[in-house]
Amino acid sequence: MPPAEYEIHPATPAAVWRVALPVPLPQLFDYLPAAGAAGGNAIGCRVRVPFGTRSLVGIIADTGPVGAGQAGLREVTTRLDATALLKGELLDSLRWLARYTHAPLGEVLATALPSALRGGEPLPETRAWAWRLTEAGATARPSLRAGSRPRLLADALAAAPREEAWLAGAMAGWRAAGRSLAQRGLAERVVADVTTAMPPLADGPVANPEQTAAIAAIAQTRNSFQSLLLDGVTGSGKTEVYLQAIADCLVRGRQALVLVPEIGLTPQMLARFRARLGVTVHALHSGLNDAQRARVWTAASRGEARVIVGTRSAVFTPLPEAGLIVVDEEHDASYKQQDGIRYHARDFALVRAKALDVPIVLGSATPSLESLHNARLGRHVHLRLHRRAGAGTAPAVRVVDVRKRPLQAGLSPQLLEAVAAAIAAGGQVLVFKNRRGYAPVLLCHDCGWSAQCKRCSTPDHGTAMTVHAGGRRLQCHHCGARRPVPPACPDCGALALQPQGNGTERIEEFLEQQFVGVPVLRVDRGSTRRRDGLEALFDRLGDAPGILVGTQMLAKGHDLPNLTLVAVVGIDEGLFSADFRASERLAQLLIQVAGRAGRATRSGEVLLQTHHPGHPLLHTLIAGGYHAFAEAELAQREAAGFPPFTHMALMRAEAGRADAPTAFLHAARALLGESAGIEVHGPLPAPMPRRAGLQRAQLLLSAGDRRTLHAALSSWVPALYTLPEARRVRWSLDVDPVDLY
DNA sequence: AGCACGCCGACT
DNA sequence: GTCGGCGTGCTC
Repeated sequence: MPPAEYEIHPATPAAVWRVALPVPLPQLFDYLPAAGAAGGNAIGCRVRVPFGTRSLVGIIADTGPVGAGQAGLREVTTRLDATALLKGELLDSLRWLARYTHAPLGEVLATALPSALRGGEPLPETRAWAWRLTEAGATARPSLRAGSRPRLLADALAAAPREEAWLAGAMAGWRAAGRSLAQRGLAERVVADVTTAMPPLADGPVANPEQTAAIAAIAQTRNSFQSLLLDGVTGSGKTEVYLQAIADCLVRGRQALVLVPEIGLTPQMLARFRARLGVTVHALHSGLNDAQRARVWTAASRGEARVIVGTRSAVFTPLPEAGLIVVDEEHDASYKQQDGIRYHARDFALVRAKALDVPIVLGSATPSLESLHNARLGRHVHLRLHRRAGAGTAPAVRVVDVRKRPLQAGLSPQLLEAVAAAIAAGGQVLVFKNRRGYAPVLLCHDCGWSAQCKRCSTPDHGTAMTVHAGGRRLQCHHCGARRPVPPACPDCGALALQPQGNGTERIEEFLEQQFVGVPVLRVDRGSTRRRDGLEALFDRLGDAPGILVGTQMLAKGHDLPNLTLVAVVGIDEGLFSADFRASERLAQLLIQVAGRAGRATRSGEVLLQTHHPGHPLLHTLIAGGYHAFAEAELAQREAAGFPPFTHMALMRAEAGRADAPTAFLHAARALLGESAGIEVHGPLPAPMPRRAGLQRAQLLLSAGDRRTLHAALSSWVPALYTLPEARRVRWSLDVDPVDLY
């Protein structure tokens, strides 16, 4: 900071602060600056303002002169920041996001800030503490008892000081050991200096030629924007490529941001990053409390956090010294926010990388069709890893035709034989079934009545309740409603209620009876509540023979080196879904699940049980792999006029009153009128026309050209706020929807 | 979104 | 006679 006398232009106090507030209104609100607080650049600072009868925290988005007819402006209550909280690239990118999603800037900024800061809390203390050996400590180290905790700590500090966060991840009991060393004057606690003590990358596996080429390609682009699609089969060592690229970024004194899917951020994964990188790796995920999130965000904004690994919302982390962005499993659906501001973290990361002028790596074994399309157009550098790193070999895939075969809990004799053989050989088995609960339907065998969710069904569209708790409870997977299974049929009174179909619970129960003495573990949203629950479950299984039964949750995450058989059951519904993205999702899921087999030295087998062995999707996928499927699917999308060859925006509306959503959408459509180059479909009932007691409808817009679509939205969306019908519904606009639900 | 104001039904 | 239903208007 220069001395005051060098300030050539004392900022002229702005007459008006234009504030973005977290309200669903498409405008800024003008206030008079707080008395005596008008100095400096106000844009990006938080302010507390009176708003109607309440008090809100907003961000100053603009300043300007008092306009005509603005005599009665209210005054800002408090200026909360002396210098901007949001500035530079991040603020610019967020303004872009507000324009792109056609959402109010105030809501976008509120979404981007950690909730503590959004609520007006002061910036937290972020200083990191480190430990280092004193001179006496360095001398005395060899004489400390080998293997003791103080000796281990002294060894860890021998090369360089270590941050407490790093120590916490690296060794148990470090704090007591540190106290013990400090009492003897052998070590001391100091404020960490982020620019020093950058240990080199710890030894990892030797990169194979493909990995080496990918690392070199990223290094080549290091000083400017370039997007790279790291397209590598399961087990090909994408993480090793990320690690080396991040290490290179750290050595150059830059920050790295890594985005991972919700399920991918495991303690194992963090431990691997911490061990290899030798610096504090800051994690951002749903398990943190508000204070912890605010601390990581602030540490990043001060340049103190050098490596940030987080899920979707981590894409809003400030990166004043950015050097690299990585999006792992870029095809994963959890990157798309499905309520509020419906942003796509992968796409926003691309925008930020461009604005920051840094490379971005999108990694996946099953890239999204969007990313493959962009790679074909030359927008991404396409890096391929064809070979599994290490000893793993790709599993053999066998299709089991179950037509006319007797099934037990939905499992065929061939499948059960294969499970028995794998267990007998000392291996582990994964049975994948994309259906939670005991049975998907409860049916009366006498009259045909079935249990429906009252809040999610209409006369035309029934939503079945799923049987849970071994057949004792009914649960709706859409609204969460629960009730006990009735003792008799509510319609005819018969005692003939039967669970129909099979979920993970029933398969677990059956396998336990079938394979007595073999551990059977179920992994789904019902059985695994907490983040570490999954890890504990895997630890309990260890390397012993056993069976895992589960849903998508099993498709990635924890490495299971002893897994030799993956059995996929009940994919047939997915083969005939109406959603245009269903095929892509099913193909990705099958490849990801299959990839779990044979990751280490033992070769693996994948069994695909189906009633449609000749289905083109299965055929293409098995004969030609994911890329053959993707080529075929892209050709179909192009022919049918679907993304990524067209661009869509979906307007949803829901309300308790039956006719309100459609009435609003009709009015909205009338307001839009006819626009050249834009197709409008609807208003139509949503694929689920009723959910949690609310009636739902939607209006779909699509255009061949993105600019045409956005030009129309820019004039249309602000006008919607004035429609009287809009007040009677909850409506939202989803640009680039991934689900048409 | 909130929150206030305003006009019509079943209750101490 | 009041408490409270949700329609509608407004927020610098």
